[in-house]
Amino acid sequence: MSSPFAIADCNNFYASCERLFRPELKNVPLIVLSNNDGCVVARSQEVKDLGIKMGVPLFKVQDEIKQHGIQVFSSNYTLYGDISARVMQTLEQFTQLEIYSIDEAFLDLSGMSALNDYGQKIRATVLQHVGVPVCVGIAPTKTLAKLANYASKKFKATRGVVDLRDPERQRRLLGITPVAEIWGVGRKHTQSLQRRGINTALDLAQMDRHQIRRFYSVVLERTVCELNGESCIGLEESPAPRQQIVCSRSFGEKLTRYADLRETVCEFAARATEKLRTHNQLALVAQVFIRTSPFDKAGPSYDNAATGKLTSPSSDTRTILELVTRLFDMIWRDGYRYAKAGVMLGEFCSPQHVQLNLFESRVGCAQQDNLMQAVDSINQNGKGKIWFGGQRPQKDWFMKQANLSPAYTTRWGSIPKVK
DNA sequence: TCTGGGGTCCTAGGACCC
DNA sequence: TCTGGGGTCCTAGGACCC
Repeated sequence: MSSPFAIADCNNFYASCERLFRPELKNVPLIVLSNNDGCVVARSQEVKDLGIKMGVPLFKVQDEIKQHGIQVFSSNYTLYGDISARVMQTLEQFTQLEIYSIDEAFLDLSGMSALNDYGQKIRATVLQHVGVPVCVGIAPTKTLAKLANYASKKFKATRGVVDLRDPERQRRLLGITPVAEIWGVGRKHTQSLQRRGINTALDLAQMDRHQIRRFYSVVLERTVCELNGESCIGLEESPAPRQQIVCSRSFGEKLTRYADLRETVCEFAARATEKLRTHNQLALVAQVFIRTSPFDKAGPSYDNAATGKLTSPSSDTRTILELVTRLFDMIWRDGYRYAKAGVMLGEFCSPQHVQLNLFESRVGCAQQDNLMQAVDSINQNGKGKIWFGGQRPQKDWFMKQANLSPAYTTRWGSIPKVK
């Protein structure tokens, strides 16, 4: 059996952070808002129990807020980042860690025993050192670990830890879990799966993987494998370098004047460039976008973006600002009420995107592991095509890695679209 | 009146070359 | 002028995550 993973996930993270310094708010319903206080991005358990959904605009829940005395906070990302670092430092003392998001981390539990007790120990330690409650899910794959974590939060009797290594237990839990709860199954896939009569996670796990590949993608296929206990997504101990840095905002008040919007875009560019330097990276391309609100039915709508390349990779504010303002001027149109704008910097290093097409099947590959699988498929079929988005050096690198001769890049027919 | 921000990966298909 | 295979490069956009 493959070595088990755990995922430790903080409960209602932003809400728990706010409570750390306001202990009197324990058991008081509490929400945290996005920038500009536009919508709800975090909810305490009491608020979740009231049925208030993640991401709803504030104005839609004003009545509930009054009625139930919900405490409302603007978000404080500096604080959350700080608390997150402390949680991660505490988890690091246990075992190899992959920090997955601000409030969750995967842990490598290979060689450990008494995993339920171990999970309880993780919980108790984080609570004691940082004061934030976490729940722990344990399973042979990351996707099942996420499912175990879901169960540990949903069912109080688990006391915040679920060990899902037993296949029979996996089956039972899969059978009572809606397919939408599975990591990697979003809104669109849920709708589509339900139309096929796939309602529970178990239904999905029992689907034929080739069908999944045909109707959906390699990504969902991987999810199905993981639900069946076959580990496809490994622990990534060192974080991969960023591929893009984005700075964007919706405006509380709409902008209509050239000078105002231009200044805002320049601020974004400067901030993005700062981030670039913090990460020790150089950007080669920049993109600027501006748009009116899709909810604003009154005025005319406008949505445009422009992308441009620097002559050489750079993290110099003036150089990037010069490009960004030029791009902005290309897309600026007078007469609209702009609601959002942003700047994206990218292509820091050789692009990692590689796509492989095979006769009668397609495999999209972004990771080296899958690439090797793809190479095997090519070798078996004796034909295929590897398509490289991005630049030359990436291709040369891969050909060398995979020990492939250039002959393998011969294209084989076109691939019919499967409906 | 008021609708987040920051990411990743995969796929289709157009433009262009011979 | 049209059709067609074979190939490269790039971009838009859709799906997902927190």
